[in-house]
Amino acid sequence: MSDETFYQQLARFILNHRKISGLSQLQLAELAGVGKTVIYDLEHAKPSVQLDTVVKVLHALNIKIQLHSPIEGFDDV
Amino acid sequence: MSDETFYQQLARFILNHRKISGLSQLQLAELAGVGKTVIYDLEHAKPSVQLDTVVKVLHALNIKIQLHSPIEGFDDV
DNA sequence: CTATAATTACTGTTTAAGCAGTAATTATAT
DNA sequence: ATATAATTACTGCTTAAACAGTAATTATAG
Repeated sequence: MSDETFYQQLARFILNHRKISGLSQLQLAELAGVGKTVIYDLEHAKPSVQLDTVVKVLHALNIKIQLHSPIEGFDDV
Repeated sequence: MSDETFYQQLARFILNHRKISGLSQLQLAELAGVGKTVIYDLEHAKPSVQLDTVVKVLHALNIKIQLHSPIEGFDDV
């Protein structure tokens, strides 16, 4: 059980997958079509990054986002 | 199978859960600690909303976000 | 070791997101 | 039906995020 924030989890996730993919921050930025500063910001757990930017970066790394409803059987609705 | 964007899915998700919770846009905004305009924007699939704002709103509705790695067994690392 | 290349970290400027205020719409009551 | 309340939709202003450029750091080579 961890007390790290979602942003810290996201930061680690992106950093790890970027490294595994053998990409530099700049390469990932270009691949995702965003500025390189944002990659740095994301990997440093900056909370105030725009959703579409995050989505682009995650898409470039082939990471999927999923929402989980508190209501039974609502996730796919 | 759906061709709706992630933003449209998110929009529906938030709208549905807000309605089920019996909250107005304003009430949800206050509960989440964000401006009411953002609730409107989110429910209209605006992509350029800040991540922390989305996270606050989802948290207020008790919706969980999960990341899925393309690499086996990497999700919890 | 020093030099060079590559990558990451930082900064100032421009642009657009978030907010409060207001208008429009919808619901509820009488 | 009209009036009132409640909710949603829209707008302009202020502030901060995204970007390009630059500095600092780290890696690689000779």
